[in-house]
Amino acid sequence: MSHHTRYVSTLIRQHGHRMTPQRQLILDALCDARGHASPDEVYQRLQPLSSAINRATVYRTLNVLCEVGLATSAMSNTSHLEYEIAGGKPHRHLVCQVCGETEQIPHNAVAPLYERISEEYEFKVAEQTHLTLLGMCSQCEHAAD
Amino acid sequence: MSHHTRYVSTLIRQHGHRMTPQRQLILDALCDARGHASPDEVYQRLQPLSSAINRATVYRTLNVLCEVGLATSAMSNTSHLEYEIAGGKPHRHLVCQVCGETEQIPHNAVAPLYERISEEYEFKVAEQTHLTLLGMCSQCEHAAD
DNA sequence: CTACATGCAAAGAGTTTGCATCCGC
DNA sequence: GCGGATGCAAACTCTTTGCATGTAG
Repeated sequence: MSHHTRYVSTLIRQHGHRMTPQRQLILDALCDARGHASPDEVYQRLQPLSSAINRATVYRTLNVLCEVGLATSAMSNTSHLEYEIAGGKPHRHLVCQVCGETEQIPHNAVAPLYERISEEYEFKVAEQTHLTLLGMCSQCEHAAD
Repeated sequence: MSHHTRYVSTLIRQHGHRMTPQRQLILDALCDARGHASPDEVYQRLQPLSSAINRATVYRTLNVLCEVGLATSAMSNTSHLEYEIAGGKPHRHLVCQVCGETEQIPHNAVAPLYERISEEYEFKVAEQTHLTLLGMCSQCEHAAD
């Protein structure tokens, strides 16, 4: 899967940056990773390529992608930054503390909570807030018995 | 503010560890920091002491405090680990992206969400999961108009 | 052809670890 | 006195930066 090159390069140039093959590859890698990955995961995915891309370029490019709005950053469960493709529906993560599996849940599962907080605490929760809940998935819970 | 030395040392020894002056000081520092701080904040708070404590000891002790249940770790909004004094009611944070103010909300505000996720996604959310929501507090929202 | 992007290496944060010494119990 | 805890330094991971070279526009 790959973003439309035309659209992407236009967007990047509108923000005073340039389109490069590396940036396209990094964007593609992020898409391939189900839309979210750590800088290192992106880097690893690019290694098999004949022209492996430098780590520094991965970091710099992920920042640029966030700056132009193609990606967003969020905190992973390992206390490091993760990057996500922007534009999709907002979603939340459930991370199993036992097996490490990540499950995604749609935004509307948490929307009622946000509304309630808005009403009761006069605090407007940002839509793009990344929410990661730690716990135990059903498989591991069954296995624990 | 300081935890009861007797209780703390008993708890620590029950887990096969020993009570030391450093551990008491680090625990006190965590309490003084309104109950939550990063490893570095704890370290900085200890610097003025005549016998400054080593960074490695701070890290090791914070781990021990979590292990015995006196503290818990959570992700801060800067993508680093923070530690909190445990024992209080579980609570969640609302962090205003504009002014940086942190507000705490009680656990029961989010409990319904956890239940719903348990039912719909067969995922048991860990009670001690730290939840930080970013957004805008009412004061900043009014100021923005 | 000019300025931004890249690769490389080195520097910086934050955190962990090996080991000799110290000290709680 | 034994075994865990500390201090110190070094190692390690993750991320950023300086600089020469490459390349998009």
